[in-house]
Parts: sequence; structure tokens; C-alpha cells
Amino acid sequence: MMTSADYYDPLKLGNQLCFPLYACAKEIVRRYKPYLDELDLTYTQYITMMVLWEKKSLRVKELGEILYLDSGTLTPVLKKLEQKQYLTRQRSAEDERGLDIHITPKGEALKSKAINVPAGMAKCIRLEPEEAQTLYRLLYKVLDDLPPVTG
Amino acid sequence: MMTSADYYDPLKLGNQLCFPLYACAKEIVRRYKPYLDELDLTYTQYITMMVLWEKKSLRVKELGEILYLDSGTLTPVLKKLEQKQYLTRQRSAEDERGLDIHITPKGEALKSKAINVPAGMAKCIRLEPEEAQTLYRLLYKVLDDLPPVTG
DNA sequence: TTCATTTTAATTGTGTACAATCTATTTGTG
DNA sequence: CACAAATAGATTGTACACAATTAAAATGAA
Repeated sequence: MMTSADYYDPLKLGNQLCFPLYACAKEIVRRYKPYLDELDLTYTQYITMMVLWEKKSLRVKELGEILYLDSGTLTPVLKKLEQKQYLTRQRSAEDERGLDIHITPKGEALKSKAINVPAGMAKCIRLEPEEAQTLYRLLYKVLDDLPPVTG
Repeated sequence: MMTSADYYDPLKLGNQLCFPLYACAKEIVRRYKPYLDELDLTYTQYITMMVLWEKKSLRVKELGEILYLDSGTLTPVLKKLEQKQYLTRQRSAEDERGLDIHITPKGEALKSKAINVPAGMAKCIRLEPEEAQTLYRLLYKVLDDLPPVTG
């Protein structure tokens, strides 16, 4: 028997866009683990280091805007990376509210060990180059057009 | 100055496919919160209920395969939903290892309250219908072709 | 200048998410 | 049958992720 609700039910997992997004992100991040284990980094620590490899130095606030993370998440991650001596944390001189994150030489050196991670991971996403390109473009379109959190 | 590393650096956040996937999933789920707060459900509880609205009854193992979650995550979620009386948990009669999850009438009734969630959320993903269609297809392609976790 | 407002991180509490381990049960092989 | 191997959930420990709150510092309007 088929009721009208079965015909097109928006509350079916298979009819949602959010679920494959959620599952896909989670499963891809999970497949990073063996590569990141070699560097003794978690995924969150890894993307933090990627920003630092590029920027060398920035405030927690700016890092949070780039990674879509708040201080509640970043503070412990940054303390961990400070312990590993990949970065330094110090209050900004011109604005004592801000905290300056600075990459260290040891943090810079880590990049050469991470150089093979992206290629290893790329094999997990089995798409044609133009499909990957399209996926990339659509994800950034969604991300860039996101409405504010409440309202 | 532009060094060869800047030309195409795979270790730049902007050159990775995983990061927008991760950020996008996270931000979309975050925007579910106001809608799910009205139902007093978390996102994980919500997708669990979606499976139950469709299947009525299944084992924890099968639920985990559908949601890409293991018992470490599901056990506390299912206990919470049991507390709320949306489902029952009982050992399978024919195989005492298995745990049968069953939706309750109260769980069924919740569906009518959730009916407006997907439409509210759809407004968060600002894509043309055919773009959303493409994104959906590509995400499932990645998900279906995922290599095993180790190896 | 003064004091309310805003901004920036840190802290607290809840809820995933997952690897590793443990326990009970079932299955498969001799 | 007997026992090793496999299976299903639960438990443990670590690490996010985020809302809400707190505390310190900077800003701005009267």
C-alpha cells in the first residue's frame, strides 16, 4: 500500500540534502585519521595548521571566521598545538582583548611532513575532476550564501 | 613575491574539497537548531527519528549502517529517545545480541510536529533546484564510492 | 571624563563522534 | 558436542562543537 505521504515525504532521510552532506563530511574526515595519525594531529588541529602555514600569524577571532569555529572550540585546540610547540599564543600588544597566534619554526617544519596528506585523501573522493570542481563550487556557493544563524 | 609553493599549494584550505564539505555540513546542522529546539530534539536525535518514521522498527546495527554511526554514538542517543518515550529498546527474541528499536505512538505523533522543519531548512540552502539536484547526486556518489576506512 | 555598550577570549555544561575494549551470544569447524 | 572465531551492543576515554555565561578590555555617547 502506498499512502500520499510516501509519494514525496520531505521527512524521509533520502529526500534531504543535509543528511548526505553531514554523512559525507563525517566519513571523509574519518578517512583522514590514518594520514593524520602519522603527524599526531587531529583534523581540527590539521586545518588550524593549514591556516597558519598560509598566514603565519593571526588573531583567534580571524582564525574562527576562517574555520567557522568559535573560541569555545579553538581555545583547547590552540592550547594543544602550543603544547606541541607548533605555535605561540600571546595577548595582542595594541588590544589586550585579542590573542595573537604565531606559527613557530617547528610548526613550519611540520608542513613538509604533511605534504602527502592531500594526495592520499584525494583518493577517497572518487569523482571525475570536473565533478569535483562542480562539488567544490556548489559547496562554496552554499557556504557563501548562508543566512545568519537566527532569523 | 610569489614562490612556487603559492602557485598551487595542496595544503591551502582553499584548495581542499574536504574543508568546505566539513564547514558546510556543520553550518547547515547549526541552522537546524532553532527548528529542532521547538521539538526538543538534537540533529542526531532528529535523523534517528526520521529513520524510525520510515521503518517503524529495526536493529541498532541496521540503524548504524543507515546513519553511518556506531553503537558508541547511538547507544546514548537511543537511551535519550527512550526516556522521551519516542521509542522502545529490547533485546531481540531470536538473537539475544541484537537490540530491537521500535517507534511508539508518541514517536509517531512527533512526525506531525516536525513536518515544517525541512521547508524551513531548505531556505538555508540557497541553490537553484537543478544545482541542489547536482549537489545531492555528487554527495551520494562520493558516499557510495567511499573506500573502506583502513587500506 | 564617565559609564553603559560592545568586543574578545576563556569557561562551563551538554551532546555527539569514534577508536579501543569488554561482555554476552551465536556461528562455524572438527 | 566442544571450542575458537565472529558478531552485536555497551562502555571507556579523548576530542571536538556549540550555546550560554563570565571576565577583561576597548569604545562611544552624553
